[in-house]
Amino acid sequence: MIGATVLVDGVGGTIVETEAYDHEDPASHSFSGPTPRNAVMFGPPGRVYVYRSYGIHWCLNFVCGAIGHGAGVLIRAIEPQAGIDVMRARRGLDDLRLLCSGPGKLGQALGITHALNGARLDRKPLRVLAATQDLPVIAGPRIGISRAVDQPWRFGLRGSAFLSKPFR
DNA sequence: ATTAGGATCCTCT
DNA sequence: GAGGATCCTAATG
Repeated sequence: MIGATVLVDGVGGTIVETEAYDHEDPASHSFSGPTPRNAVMFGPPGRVYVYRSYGIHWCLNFVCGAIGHGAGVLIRAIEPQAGIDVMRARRGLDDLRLLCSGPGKLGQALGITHALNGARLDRKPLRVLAATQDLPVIAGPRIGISRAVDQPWRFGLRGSAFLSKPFR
């Protein structure tokens, strides 16, 4: 997914940072089985799972794997490319590097809300374009979790200036 | 560079 | 009733 492009109503850019979550993963929302909140994670892949973080932010995930598996990928950062003026207005910021450099920021910049939960990636208002070239990907420990800290399931585009935090 | 605190609310114990 | 897959600001080394 690193290098792919995500757009919501034509606003978005290239994915430069993600984190993977699986149902056998204590850090995952799907770990304890289906609930009303995480139901979308156990549905068909290719849809989005949106959750509220710390009561404030909306975070965007792509549902992955077979139906019933309960896996997903959190989109943590994108490099802004389309609709930059819209994103600046939503964020109240000019600095390109700060527009989408974190899951909550990206949610705000793309106008993500719970209304998008369960939406298909191949239908309006969403659009996903595959990466057009092979890119250098690095992995490391996930951020902001307290369990399964050793699992190196955070992925990023090496050298990108738009990450939420540098890799090391 | 690192730390601490506050905003804010839904889910699951 | 606790605690998050977060972000921002302010205050410190």
